[in-house]
Amino acid sequence: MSRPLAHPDAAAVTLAGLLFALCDPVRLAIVRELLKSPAGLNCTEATARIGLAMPKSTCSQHYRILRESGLIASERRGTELVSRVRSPLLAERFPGLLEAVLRAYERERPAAAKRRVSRASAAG
Amino acid sequence: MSRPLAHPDAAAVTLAGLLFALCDPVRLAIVRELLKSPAGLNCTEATARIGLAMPKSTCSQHYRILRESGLIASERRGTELVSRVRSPLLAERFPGLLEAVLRAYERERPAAAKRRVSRASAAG
DNA sequence: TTCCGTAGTTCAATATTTCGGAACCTAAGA
DNA sequence: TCTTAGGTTCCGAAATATTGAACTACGGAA
Repeated sequence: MSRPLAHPDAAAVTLAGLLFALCDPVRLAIVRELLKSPAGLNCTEATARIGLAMPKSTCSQHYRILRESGLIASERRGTELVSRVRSPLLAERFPGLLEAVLRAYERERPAAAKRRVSRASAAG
Repeated sequence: MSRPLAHPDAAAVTLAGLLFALCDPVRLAIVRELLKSPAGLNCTEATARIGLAMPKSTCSQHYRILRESGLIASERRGTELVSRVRSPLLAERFPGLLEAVLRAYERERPAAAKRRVSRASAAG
């Protein structure tokens, strides 16, 4: 937790960078999870929720890639790193792109967790 | 030109595979160029049109990745390999995804054709 | 038929990138 | 202070990408 966190502005966000960040299943799942918590999540919590254990160093790298691509913004709060999806910036730079990718994601993974009778006990 | 060309069917096409294939600027440009010629283009012609010279082996690898991701179909005609975008399959598997990526591509690269006076130097 | 040129593929070596364990840093409590 | 939690950085190992050279396959010319 030493170096200042660099976040690209809209002009610095590239399509290739976004697609690269999203082409990894772990990173895509993180983005999807972060979207469910607009207030932000720390790394440990987000990765726990997607049910994928990984070494801390690997996790840190994934978040760095997401951050440098412009997909997420991260903020230090105490010892935690709280991240959220930069929806406004993405909507400005490439309107509809993230939505299309997420629709494809849902289509590929037909809601594994939500497959209850209704949304009664979906909290996990 | 020996091994049979393998083309995934719709069920075998993955989102991660598509995003990975598209996150390379060269491959994205190839797809965009192929879309302009629905009848198909051979490798040499397509890469010539996008104005990117590269070694034959590199080009061959790019086409292999595009093919294995499901983005393109290739067919041998004589000594050539004619490829075209598998639009129907993509539309079936992930409707709207390719269109969204291409819209983002056009937005990032403001239409080389209409480059008149406005902004001569676009940063890379 | 044989030979040649074209178009692309495969191999193998090198270069780049990613993974992950260990050590480290910073903030918050006890 | 010491300890713990949450991340980061370093660096060697593993995986992947790049590409020159050798190769295959086809079509045309002689």
